[in-house]
Amino acid sequence: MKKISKTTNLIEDQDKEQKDLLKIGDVARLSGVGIEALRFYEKSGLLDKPVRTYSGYRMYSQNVLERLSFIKKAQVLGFSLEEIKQVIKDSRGGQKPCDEVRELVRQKLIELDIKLKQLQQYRDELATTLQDWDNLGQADGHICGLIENSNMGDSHSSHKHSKQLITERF
Amino acid sequence: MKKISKTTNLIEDQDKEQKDLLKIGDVARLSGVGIEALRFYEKSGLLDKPVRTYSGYRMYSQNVLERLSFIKKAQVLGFSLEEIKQVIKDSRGGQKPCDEVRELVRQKLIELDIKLKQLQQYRDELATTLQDWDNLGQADGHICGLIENSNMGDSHSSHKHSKQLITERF
DNA sequence: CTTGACTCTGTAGTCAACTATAGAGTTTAT
DNA sequence: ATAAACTCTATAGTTGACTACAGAGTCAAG
Repeated sequence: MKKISKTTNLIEDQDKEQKDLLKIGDVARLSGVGIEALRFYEKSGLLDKPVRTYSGYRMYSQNVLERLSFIKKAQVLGFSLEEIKQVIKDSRGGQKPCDEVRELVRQKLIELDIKLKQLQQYRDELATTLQDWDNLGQADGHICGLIENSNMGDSHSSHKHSKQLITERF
Repeated sequence: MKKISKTTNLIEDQDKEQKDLLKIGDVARLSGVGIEALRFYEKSGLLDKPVRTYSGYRMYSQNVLERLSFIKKAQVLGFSLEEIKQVIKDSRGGQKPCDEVRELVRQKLIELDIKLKQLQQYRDELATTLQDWDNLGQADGHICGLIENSNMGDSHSSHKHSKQLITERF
């Protein structure tokens, strides 16, 4: 049983080494998240305040690594830190907030699908253009072209249905 | 034939209306890009300096809309404004810079593919979790769970191959 | 001919998500 | 025992991509 002072969450100095607690630098190394970012996350409420040694050093338990991994993934998925905080906070509460969180995630999923589709489409166009460039070679003095395909989310487009690959001149 | 003053690129006031030139507000409306953003793009070198009336109003030709559409698409694809500027600048040159541009685009394509794959994977995990939440319902007082799947790019992961869906408690 | 909408320049502010620095105390390795 | 490495707080700076004034001139409608 760890000795924790009643009034604070300081732990005794002699416990510092034995438990599987991590200093901030260890967490940084293990998680790939910088030290400053870790303190920033704590300040922002994404990480719980860790236990401190008498001298004030933060001592993290292993599960901070899972939390960080979760944060990183959520970020890749397009969640902002604020949203991630929300999800974490609400998830802690119990039943009721779950609905909100689920709604948030559901919404996020829809956004993600749209984004993915668009990204995929643009990716293909980009690949095609690159292919075209490579095929044409650089022998004749033609001008470098860029994708200028004007469908999909382009309200002002004058050419609506023909996927066109204009070699735009700048 | 437009009358352009020899020393500047001002056009005569009486030409202001007739040509298909657009005032900055029109461009904003037509392109969906804000006025301030347009001036910002100009300052940043993404848009050519447009012709000016004697009174100093910017008068844009229609093709600025294509340029803006290109910029927007490139942004969705993950190009930064700086990169877009590069592409535009290099494309204007002719033959030689094309290699660099092509390399840039090729690189971007690779990045895109990686990002797409990861996004797709996380998306699926998210969808699964959401599904699980919905299936479990809110009847029993269980705690809200979150994806905590720890493969893919997680250097510290202790469970390497089993896709796991931990209901993490916060 | 005046009112209201539009535009100009220039500077400053915002926002997210960090990153860096200063100055001081702490821990660890030799 | 001393130097190197680590950590602390607090504050300020960075980057990217804008957005928001302030103060002044310009244009179009009634």
